[in-house]
Amino acid sequence: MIYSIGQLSKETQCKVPTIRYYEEIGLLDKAQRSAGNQRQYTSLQCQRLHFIRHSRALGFNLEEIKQLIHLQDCKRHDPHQAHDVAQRHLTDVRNKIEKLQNLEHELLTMIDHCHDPESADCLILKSLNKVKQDI
Amino acid sequence: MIYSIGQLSKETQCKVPTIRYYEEIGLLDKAQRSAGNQRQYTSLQCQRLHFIRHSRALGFNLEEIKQLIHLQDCKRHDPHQAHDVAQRHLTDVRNKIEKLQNLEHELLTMIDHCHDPESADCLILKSLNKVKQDI
DNA sequence: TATAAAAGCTCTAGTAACTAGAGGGTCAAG
DNA sequence: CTTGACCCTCTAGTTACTAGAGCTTTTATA
Repeated sequence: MIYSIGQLSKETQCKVPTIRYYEEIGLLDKAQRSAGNQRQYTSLQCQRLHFIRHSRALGFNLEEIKQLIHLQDCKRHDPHQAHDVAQRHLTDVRNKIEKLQNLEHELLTMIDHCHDPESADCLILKSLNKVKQDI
Repeated sequence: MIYSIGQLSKETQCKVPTIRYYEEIGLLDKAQRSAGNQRQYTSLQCQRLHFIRHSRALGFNLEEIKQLIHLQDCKRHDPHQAHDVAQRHLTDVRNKIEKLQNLEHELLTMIDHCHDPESADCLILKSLNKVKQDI
């Protein structure tokens, strides 16, 4: 099975310019070209793009995905290094969750403290004016 | 009290180039300049920068912060519009949390299913190869 | 087979929210 | 009056794409 870039795009739900972008940064191998210079993809490349999109959906960044692909291709590596990448990423995700839950809490407090529709000022602006730093 | 940009930076924990950037995009008013063309800030501007940093720490983006500042300055508005901005933002934050929790779950499953140090392949790469799309 | 629409090509520039560096000028202390 | 810390502007880089211009190729229909 040979895919044009548009067919690959449909198959993987990945936009055409994004596919070209992945090729440009070396995440996807350069595609074969037709006589008329149009890209042609194999099932293997399609599978790789699925891998990339799935990894992105899990929040891995492109650098991490490059590492994962390298681990996959290069048999010299300890097969469980991917484990470490995933573990680090899980830690990242958990930190983000924690941070967002704190935000949720603070926003909720802010909004709850200001539900009097009669008051002339919105306390939200007041509470945002309180000094606090942890960006 | 008059602050140089460096003093303001220390006071607000906001980096110097970031302060200049905020001025450039109109989030902070243009600062007064000394005879030698260096920026000078008042306590009021310092307070505003605190407001901005606090809002950023809560995850508001610069566009939302512009709105909040406008609501604060312009008395023609319903004082409770800030409420709406905050409420929308809370919803955003909650969606993000939910998405990240799903990721956490999937990553955890992946990592747990692959803890056999004897196996020649890492199942993580295998499970990333499974087709799935929801980026 | 002619033609027109759809899809492809490259290249440039834009997005958010900064950050870094070059190459200079200013200010305060000793 | 010199030195070092601080400030200035301007350009370009970061991440992960997205959009558009202007052109060529492919495909479907008449």
